[in-house]
Formats: sequence, C-alpha cells, structure tokens
Amino acid sequence: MNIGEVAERAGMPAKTIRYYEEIGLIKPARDSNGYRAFRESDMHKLVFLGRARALGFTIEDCRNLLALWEDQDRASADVKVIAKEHLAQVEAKINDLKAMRNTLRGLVRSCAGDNRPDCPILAGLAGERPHS
Amino acid sequence: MNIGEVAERAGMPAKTIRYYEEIGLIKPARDSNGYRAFRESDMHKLVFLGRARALGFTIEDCRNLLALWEDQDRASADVKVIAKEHLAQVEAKINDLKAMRNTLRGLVRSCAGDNRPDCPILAGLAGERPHS
DNA sequence: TATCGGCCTTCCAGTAGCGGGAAGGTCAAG
DNA sequence: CTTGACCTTCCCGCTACTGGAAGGCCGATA
Repeated sequence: MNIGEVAERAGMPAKTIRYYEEIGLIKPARDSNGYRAFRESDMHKLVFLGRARALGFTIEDCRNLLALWEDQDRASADVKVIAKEHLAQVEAKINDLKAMRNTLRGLVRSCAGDNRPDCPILAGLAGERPHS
Repeated sequence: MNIGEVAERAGMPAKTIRYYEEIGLIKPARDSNGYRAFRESDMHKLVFLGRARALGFTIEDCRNLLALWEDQDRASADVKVIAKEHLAQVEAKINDLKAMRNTLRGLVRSCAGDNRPDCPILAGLAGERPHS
C-alpha cells in the first residue's frame, strides 16, 4: 500500500504520516523504488494514532499508549494513569475556557455595538470594572 | 521605567514584553544607554494586552483591539465583532473538549486499572465499540 | 518511444507565543 | 575596583504539523 491510499483509509494527510514516521511512531517498510510500503499493521497503528489524537492526547502520550498497546504484558493500570491525567487536563482546560467565556459574554452583552465610540469591551480590557 | 519594573507591574515576563515590542505591539522609547524607557502609556497598553491575552484573544486580535482602543473615533460595533467571533471560537472549543471529556470518561470508567493486561481504553482507541 | 499527469521522494521554511540560555554592556553599592 | 544585578541582542527550542520547491517514478496514451 502506498502512502496515498493509507492516508485515505486512515483519514489523515500523507504529510502527517510522513511526520509520524520521522518521529518514530511508525516504521513502514520501503519498496525498491524508495516508496513507503505500508502493511496492515501500520494502518492499524495510524488509525489508533488518529483516534488518540482526536481525543487530545499529545504525541508523547500517543507514543506511550502505542507502546503499551504493542506490549501484551502491560498492566491496564499503566494505561489508565495516562488517560486519567489527560482527562484531568482536559477538564482543567474546559474550566479555563468557561471562565473566559463568561467574562467575554458579559463584555459582549454590555456593548451596544453601534457606531458610537463608547465601548465597554475596551473599557473592560483596559481595567475598568463593568458597572453592571 | 526599566523593563524589570514594568514586567513586575504588568504581571508578565520581560521576555514577553520584548517580544511584544519585536512584533510591533508597543514602541517604548530608549535611553541613551540602549535600555528601554517605558512610559505610563506603555504600561497601560501592556496591562490591556495582558487582559486580552488572558481572555484568549490571539496576538492579531490584540493588535486590532489595541488599534481600536487608540482610535477615539472607532465604532463600538467594530470591537463587538471581534469579541463575538472570539466568543464563538471559545464556545466551539469548549464543545470539542466536552466531547473529548465524555469519551475519555467512558474509557477511564470502563478500565479496571489493575495489573492485568486487558484494557478497554486501548481497545477503544484501536476502534472497538465499548460493549456496554 | 516520447510524453503527460499523477503519484512519490526529500528537504527547507513557516506557523503561535513565547522560554531558555549565551555573550556581552551598564550601573550602583561596597 | 570588583561584584552582582540589571540590561541588551541573538539564536535555538518547543507542538504538531502544513506548504511548497525540486526532482524521481509509474501507468496510460499517441
């Protein structure tokens, strides 16, 4: 299988697949002409990587998860630790964003949005307390 | 005022302030010895930038907001457009993260996390449907 | 056989928003 | 006069790719 077909089937750009090889996540064989020759096992890894990335795991997390996946003797606790830490980070990020959203909503709501120059959003960013 | 004091008062690293000058967000004067000489107006801009960045505005958004802030004749509508678009992006990001969180929670909950190799998290990443 | 389009290859550079650290100038205190 | 805390510029590194140039390879067609 050439990279184009793999990219299609795995649902990711060929560039990304080359990048994953470059950083050692996958190690596809090569044809005599230099083309990458992907096996089904490479495909499975790429699909795995695609799903893990879609869940927001970092590349380094992916590397570790992939190693655990390959290791038939792993303890599921090792996997769970990674997933739980990531989950905690995602939740923290959600909370940060919610705080931003709330402040932004207040600012946007307080702004007339007409052609006058008076703007509570700019005033808020400059440091003034919103006067209700 | 030297950069150290400004960094302290604006609550951001000196590195960040130098970067903001480099990309043209601020233009502090210079003393004869080459040191940056910050005026109060620079301080105000940095505080403004700090708040805007804390609300997740990109540097380019900040550049536009700062220009509007400086412009006494701006229309508040111009500001509101930027803020509303950013708010929409923040909300979209929150939704993405919530979807990730829900999937991650399901995976974490389904994993025993003991020293056995059987792991629904890895199975889920590999593509299997979680069976209940 | 020539050639053409569509693959594939590598390499280089850029993104956002800084952070780390080197090499060196400046300044105030002791 | 030295010491230590500042300040300066410069360049590399980070994440996870993306875009593009320059060139090789392959299958089909004329």
